[in-house]
Amino acid sequence: MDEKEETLQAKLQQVREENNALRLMLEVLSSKCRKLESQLEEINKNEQKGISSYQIESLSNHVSSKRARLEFPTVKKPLEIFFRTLPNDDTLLIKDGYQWRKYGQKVTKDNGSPRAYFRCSMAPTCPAKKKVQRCTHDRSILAATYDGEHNHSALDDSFRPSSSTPKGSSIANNLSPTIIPYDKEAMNNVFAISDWAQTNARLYEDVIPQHVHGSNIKIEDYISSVIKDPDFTTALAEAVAHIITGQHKRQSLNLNLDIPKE
DNA sequence: CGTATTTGACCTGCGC
DNA sequence: GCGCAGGTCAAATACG
Repeated sequence: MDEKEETLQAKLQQVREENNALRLMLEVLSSKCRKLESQLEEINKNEQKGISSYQIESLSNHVSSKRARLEFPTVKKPLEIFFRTLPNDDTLLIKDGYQWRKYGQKVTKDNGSPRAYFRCSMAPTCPAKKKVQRCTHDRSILAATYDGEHNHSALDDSFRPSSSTPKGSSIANNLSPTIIPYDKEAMNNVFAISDWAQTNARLYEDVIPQHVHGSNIKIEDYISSVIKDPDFTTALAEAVAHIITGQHKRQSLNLNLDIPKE
C-alpha cells in the first residue's frame, strides 16, 4: 500500500515538474510571439509608408557599406533561400533539384565566409545562376541567391540525395530549405527561433511545401502559416521544454498542447 | 582522358 | 578619373 502511495506521489511530483516546465514554456512562447508580432507590425508600418522590404535591404546596405551596389535593379527580386547544413559540413553545395557548375568564389567584405558562384549545367543555354554563402548570423545556414530562370525542368528527385551527385558533393547533408524573406530584420528573428529550436534533435522539416519553393512568399504569410502549423508548434514546444528541463528524452514530456485549428 | 573545381587575374559598375 | 568591391573568366589542378 505504502509502495503504491510512493509511486503515486512520485508520479504527482513528475506531473508537477512537467506542469512548471510547460508554464515556463508557455511564457517563453508568448514572449516570442509578442516580439514577432511587434516586428511584423513594424514591417507593415514601413510598407504602408511605401518602404518595401527590398528598399529596407538597400538602406541597411547603405549603413553597413558605403558602396552598396544595386545588384538587381529590376522590380523582380532575387529569390533568396536559406538552407541549414550539418555543422561539420563546410561545403557550399545545396541539393535544390538542379545541377550546378561552380565558376567562381569570392570573399566578400561584409561576410568572412567565401561566396560561391554557380551556373546551371543541366542545359547549355540555361541562364540560371546562384550565389551561395554562409550566413554571418549562423554559419550552419547557407544563403542561396537565385538569379535568372531555368529554361528546362528540374531533376525528378529534387531535394533528395542522388546517385548522380557530382564527385565530392555532400549534397545529402543539406536539409530542407528554411525560409525566403528578403529582410534582414525579419531574418534575425527567424535565426533567433532557429537557433533556439536547434537544440532539439528533431529538425523541423517539410514546413515549406514544395509548391512554395520558387515563389516569393511574404514573411507575414509564412510566419502566420508556421504558427498555425501544429507540427511546428509541437517541435518548438519540445525544444523549449528540453532547454528548460534539461531532459534528453523527448518522449518523457507528454506535451498536450491545445493548438488552435484554423 | 574527360569533367569538375580552384583560384588568381581581369572586367564592370558605383561612389567619391 | 580613381579606387573599391562584386562578378566572371580561364588556365591550372584534382579526381574518377
